[in-house]
Amino acid sequence: MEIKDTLNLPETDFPMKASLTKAEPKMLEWWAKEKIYEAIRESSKGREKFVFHDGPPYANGHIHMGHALNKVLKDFIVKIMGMKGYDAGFIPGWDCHGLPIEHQVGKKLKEKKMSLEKSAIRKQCRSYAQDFVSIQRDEFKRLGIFADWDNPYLTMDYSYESTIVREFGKFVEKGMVYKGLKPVHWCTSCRTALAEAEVEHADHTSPSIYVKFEIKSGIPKDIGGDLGKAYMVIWTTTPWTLPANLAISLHPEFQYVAVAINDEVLIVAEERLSSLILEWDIKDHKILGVCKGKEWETAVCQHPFINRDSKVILGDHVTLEQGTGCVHTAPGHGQDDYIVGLKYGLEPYNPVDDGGVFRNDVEHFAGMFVKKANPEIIQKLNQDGFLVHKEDIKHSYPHCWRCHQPVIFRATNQWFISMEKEDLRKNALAGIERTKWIPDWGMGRIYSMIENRPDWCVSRQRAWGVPITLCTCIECGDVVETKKVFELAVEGIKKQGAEFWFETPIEDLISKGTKCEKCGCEEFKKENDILDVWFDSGVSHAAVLENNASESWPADLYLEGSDQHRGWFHSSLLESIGTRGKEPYRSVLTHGYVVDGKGKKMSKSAGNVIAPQKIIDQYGAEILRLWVASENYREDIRVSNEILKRLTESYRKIRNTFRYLLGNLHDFNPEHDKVPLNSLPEIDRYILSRFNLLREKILSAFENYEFHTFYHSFSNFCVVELSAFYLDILKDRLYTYPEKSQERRAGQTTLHILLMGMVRLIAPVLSFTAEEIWGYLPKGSATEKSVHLSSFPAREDISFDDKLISNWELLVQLKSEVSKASEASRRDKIIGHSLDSIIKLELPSDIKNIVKQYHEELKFLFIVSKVELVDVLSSTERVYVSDSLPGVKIFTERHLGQKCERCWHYFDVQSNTADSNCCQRCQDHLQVAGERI
RNA sequence: GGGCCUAUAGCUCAGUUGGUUAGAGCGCACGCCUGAUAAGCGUGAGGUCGAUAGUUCAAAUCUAUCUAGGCCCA
Repeated sequence: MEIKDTLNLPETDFPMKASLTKAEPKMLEWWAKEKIYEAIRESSKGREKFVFHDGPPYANGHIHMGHALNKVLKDFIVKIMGMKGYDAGFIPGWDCHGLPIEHQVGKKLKEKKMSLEKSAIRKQCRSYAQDFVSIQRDEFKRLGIFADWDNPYLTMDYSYESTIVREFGKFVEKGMVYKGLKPVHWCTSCRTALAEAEVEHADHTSPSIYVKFEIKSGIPKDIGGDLGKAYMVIWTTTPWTLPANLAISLHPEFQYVAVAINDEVLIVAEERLSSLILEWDIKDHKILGVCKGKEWETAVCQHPFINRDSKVILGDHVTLEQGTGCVHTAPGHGQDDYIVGLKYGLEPYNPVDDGGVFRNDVEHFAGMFVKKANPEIIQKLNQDGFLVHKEDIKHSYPHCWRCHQPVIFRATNQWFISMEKEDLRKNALAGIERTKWIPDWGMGRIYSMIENRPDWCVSRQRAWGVPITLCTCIECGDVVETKKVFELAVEGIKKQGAEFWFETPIEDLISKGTKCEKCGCEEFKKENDILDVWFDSGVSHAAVLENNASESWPADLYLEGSDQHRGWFHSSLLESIGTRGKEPYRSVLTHGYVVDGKGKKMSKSAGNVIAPQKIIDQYGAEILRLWVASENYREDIRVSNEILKRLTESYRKIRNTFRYLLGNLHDFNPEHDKVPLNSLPEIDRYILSRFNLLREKILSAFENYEFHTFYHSFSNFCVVELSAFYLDILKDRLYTYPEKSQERRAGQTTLHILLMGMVRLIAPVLSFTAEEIWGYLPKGSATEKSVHLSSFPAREDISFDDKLISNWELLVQLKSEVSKASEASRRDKIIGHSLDSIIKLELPSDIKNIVKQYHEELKFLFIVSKVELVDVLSSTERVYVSDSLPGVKIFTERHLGQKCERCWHYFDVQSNTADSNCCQRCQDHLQVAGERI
């Protein structure tokens, strides 16, 4: 028999190597087979609810790191709340309607040179979305996220579509919906509105002209003297929009000069003057005066070829990069113009029809196609003397994705939800103030968005979506029988989906003999537009929280990326305030964006994209989860191979710590072998007091959703408190004391408490590993079959008062000083292993008074063979003088006795009575164990 | 161009109401051990706290400007 065989060394089948990429799929199968998510839901029935509401990702494409980050964070929180004792479910959702999918389907059809009826397109879109729901669901499951994957909510479910219509009906009923004009991208050859995503930018040559508008009145006094006849000069590259000019915008803070050129007085921004003079090739000019843009606010100009005023207005959209600083403003033909027009009550006047032709009432250019009108307009301006300068410029201009023709911007009829009716804006702002925003700057961000946003344009001229179920008079456009129509639509769509609306003839929707209340007309048409997809997802609180018995309204938490302040948080808030007068969430948590190792955003073109699948394949989902936990997600978070490599190393350390705990508990049965806590040695109770602190820190980090605090404190605990301190010291007791001795059982009791506590603390984050560990627990440790069915550990009630804590903090510090002192001897080859040494300590009296109580334990604490407390160290060169503990001096020398071949401590040869290579302690232990060498 | 946010060792993070020499873990270097072994232990080196200017007896911390980056708009 070897002496080694008399030791109680660790034994475990728990593998050191995780092989995550292989082990995780098996674990997923086991979770599915055992229905663990369902079991958690079942066991938490009747408890207080924590309502988390999942925001729906778009069902298009594979998941990227942003999705992974988002869903993993949600998984952490749902698991944490469950283990804290709440009834916390996770109903995942997908956003299914909308342009990107319709766009993809359109592309496919185009490749096959097919064009289909709208209903057939919708069918294809539905199947396309369904495919990606399945794909993304599998990808999310692979990350170890526990959710009701078999019963998600899809915005294209018939019942969901019906909810959308019902909710929109509430806005209509309250009179909050109106029809208005708004400029949109418009393709004159396809005769359709285009969404931003359908617009491609390409080079285009346009005329660049400067036009003067005679100032009729309102020249500010500040500009100095009587200017006489003066003109404001505008610049445009779209002369055809001049017939729709209603105003000239100036920046309130810019300086504008009145300048005399060729006997004329022109008004331009001061900062633009020098470059304009070059461009116009002006020889002489004289500045007559200068004043700020805001002085001009009441001025009025005369349109150069139409008998109409053009008001001078102020706007922040005016820039000094190009033009004159006096901006031609046609609210029917431009986004900025439209917004500034709203402020000044200008109508979005659009004199151009669907085919891009000027309507009949347009002076001089009626019936002319806009592009053809460009040279005509320029010629007229020139003739009449209003053209200051003209040249051609090449610039990037929007083109139609389908026919590649240049598009125009044109005001068309759209449906809006008013921000002022029923005080929607005011109430939404109040709702924002009632909500807890994490981080708190989120409140300011969404507040200013709601405060400044225009009315909500909810209509889209597309196929794949939920119809605006209104019928309107063909004469005056007024809506008819809205209540009845909505009731029919809600019921019909619940059974047949949105297709119901498109298939049902109007006669079946409107009562016979109905007359328009406004104009008496008897002919009506069905609205063909669909709803903005933000309205779809904005009703999810109603569709999911109110329609599921397991949930309740409102949600405790929404959690999405910071872009959703404008997106889902925003639309959900307006929808809920508009229909219920109350916000749909109690708190809103946001995370940043995933960027690369240098902090740059990931993009295909930059070639810095890291896909979740790659991380899973290379490292495992567990490493991805640990990555999510390790970073402070409230800011942008970085991912790189270096970061993942570091995490893998950190994971290994955590895993090995657990492996060591398990290995030393192989012969421990908690039901029989546990030592009462108050009988544990001080060091055991000390480490448990440290664990209590860790537990509190982690639970409060979880409470505040601060997972990186969990990661750092847990990892530090494993490294510093356990591996380098407690476990290193405990080895001697675990290995060399008799198997069933009180001393060894005390150590095992401590390890068991640590194991059970630690495995449950990591379960929400390291879900795979915690479950794996759970399968290796000593018999009798737990009753739950899955760690995820257990709850967080309770605080250990150990008697360890402040005095003991400070004693042990001193001992820990002293140990660290001893290590430093030993290092010098090690470098001088006096010792190798710390057990080779004798430590002599000279201590100041206050420290000595404490330390001497522990004299017998010190050699085990320092892992040396002997510790002597001396009054004065004789002055030797190698005495170490402590910095951090003033007055402490340490001397290390080699123990010249015999090394016990069992416990490796050195002992004085004279003291060894028996004929053995073992120390007396080991001989005693062997005797107890009934073993002899 | 505007709104919001961020910047502390190679990496991930601490750093209280401004107050000693800015900390931790990992990584790295060097060494020890071979009874946690594709493990374990020890020691050490690493920072102009993004830059500049200011307030103050004192600034990583407060103010301004700038630079780099992110989100949302235009």
